[in-house]
Amino acid sequence: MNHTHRLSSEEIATYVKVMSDPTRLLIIKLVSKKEYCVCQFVDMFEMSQPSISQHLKKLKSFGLVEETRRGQWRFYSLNTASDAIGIVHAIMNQISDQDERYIELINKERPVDCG
Amino acid sequence: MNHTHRLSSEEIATYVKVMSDPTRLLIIKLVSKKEYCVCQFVDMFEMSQPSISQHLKKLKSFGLVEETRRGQWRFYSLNTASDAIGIVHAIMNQISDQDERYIELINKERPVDCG
DNA sequence: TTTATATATAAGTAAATGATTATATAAATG
DNA sequence: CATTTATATAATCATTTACTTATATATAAA
Repeated sequence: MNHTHRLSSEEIATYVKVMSDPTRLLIIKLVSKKEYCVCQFVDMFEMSQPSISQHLKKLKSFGLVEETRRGQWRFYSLNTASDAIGIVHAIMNQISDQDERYIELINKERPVDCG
Repeated sequence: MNHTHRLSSEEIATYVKVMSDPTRLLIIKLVSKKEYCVCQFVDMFEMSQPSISQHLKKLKSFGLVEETRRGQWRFYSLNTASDAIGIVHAIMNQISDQDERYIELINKERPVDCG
């Protein structure tokens, strides 16, 4: 049982749009491997904290990522139960683990205690 | 030889964005089966001719579709030689041939001589 | 309980998007 | 050549997007 219902083309367009931003696309690639907290994304993407938060909010509101709070941090991970998991994987499969930008991000990864 | 080079995540985001509009998404689905002229799209989507033309222009400018002129018509088809053909297929595979909206479009298809 | 840290939210803004209407172009037809 | 038909392009506009700065909230630490 792969899925309960296929998404409509309209729904697919919506999810594709959510993933059409380069930052969100790479956030999804990252969380598909492991969880990250907001401050780690801020470090890796070298973007403002509100900007990262807003991208995460969008991803979460469309059900693509999950949030778990631990201490003062909020960790984000891929929602593998999402209706959109099929498209997510279809698109993620297009991004190589050797992608230059992705490698750059990984190299900038710092421990959770961002201080 | 599947492809000469993998696309960067930035390029993938760009192509994903081009396909993130519901009209363009279905145009690609349609041309992946056979060629259509502009007036057929106008009929099927019940959209204005300039709007359709602009969507086609965008798809063509990103190399996703090809244009061939025959008589007074311009036919559009999938550019199977596109760098983006991998993502295109990955996303198209998510859209069922039984998709409601897609079937609707097919049912509204009229012969090329639109007059 | 004050202060620092992590994150979210609000408000504002410039740029991009997708439509519309009007007009231009180019081929076919009379 | 004048007219029709098919399509493209230009100009305009409302909406959405992704950022910024400023502020709020919530947890942890001192």
